[in-house]
Amino acid sequence: MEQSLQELMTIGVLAKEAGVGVETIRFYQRKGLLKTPQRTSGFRKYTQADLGRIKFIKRVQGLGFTLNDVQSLLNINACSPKTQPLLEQVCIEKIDEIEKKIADLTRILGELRQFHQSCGCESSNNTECRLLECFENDWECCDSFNGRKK
Amino acid sequence: MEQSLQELMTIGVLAKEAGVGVETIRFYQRKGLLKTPQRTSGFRKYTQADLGRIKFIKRVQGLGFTLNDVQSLLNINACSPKTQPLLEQVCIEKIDEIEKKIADLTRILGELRQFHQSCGCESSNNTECRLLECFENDWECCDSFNGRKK
DNA sequence: CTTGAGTCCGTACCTAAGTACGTTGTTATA
DNA sequence: TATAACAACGTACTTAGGTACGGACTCAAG
Repeated sequence: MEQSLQELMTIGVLAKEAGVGVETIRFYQRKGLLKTPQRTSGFRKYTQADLGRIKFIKRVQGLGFTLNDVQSLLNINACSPKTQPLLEQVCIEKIDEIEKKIADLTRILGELRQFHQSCGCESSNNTECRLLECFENDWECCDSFNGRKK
Repeated sequence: MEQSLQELMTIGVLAKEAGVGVETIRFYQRKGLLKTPQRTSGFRKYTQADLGRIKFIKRVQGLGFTLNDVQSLLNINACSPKTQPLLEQVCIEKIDEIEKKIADLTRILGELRQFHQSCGCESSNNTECRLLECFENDWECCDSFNGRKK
């Protein structure tokens, strides 16, 4: 509550401290992620708490949450027996989501490697074949390589 | 070259066959992914080849390529000894990209699970603590659970 | 007192991959 | 022939997370 006046930062200083752009801070304010700061002669003035909030946002964002998710977490605000079920739900949903993404990418990676082996790599030693046909036939058009190996 | 006229489709039929929207086809045309089709009295008319092309686009897109990537692949057009190095490069870059994404998500997932264990799950049995502080201190604020397990 | 750096605001722009809209023109069916 | 369904066109809108611009203020240093 007692905020010594020396600690107040302009938006530029806050941005530098937080490692984000000035425009980003204005954007977060518009989004409601930062509460409207106090002002002196029109200029926004920020406290250490605001800095912490931005770092929190960035950290949470780094865990794969969107800014809307961040908003929810800011609403939850604290972990306590009362908020725990809500918090748990948010966690589990995001964990699921990321697991699904990983599974998806892993599948894609497999297919891509198969295509690379069959069509795109040197050892495929292919003769003319149309890419469109390759994909249509699950790249069996270029299976000289696959055919050769046993 | 001999295109029997029965096979020509309107954009709506093509869209249905390809499982995309009419607007998507117009969009692909604007993007140069589909060549400008022949017309009868103003209406676009498409062939089976166009259908194959859209299926190709969708398939390649499903492998994690962007439409710009698809454009490149369409330019490469065929796999042959001549185009192979280019094709290989495209493959390897995309494989790298996807591997990086998976690695990233895996790291995030680990951190997220840690947060879930410490703060967000029932067994964390936490008492009041601010989420901002949790994140600031690598959620050691809620380590009653971690503390208890030896 | 002037100059330059910082800040204010609203608005437009960016990427990616489409989706939607409103008006006008064409075609197929009853 | 009338009417519904479909097509064409240009433009605007969507999501997410910002970034950039331009004109007007304000502040600190010289």
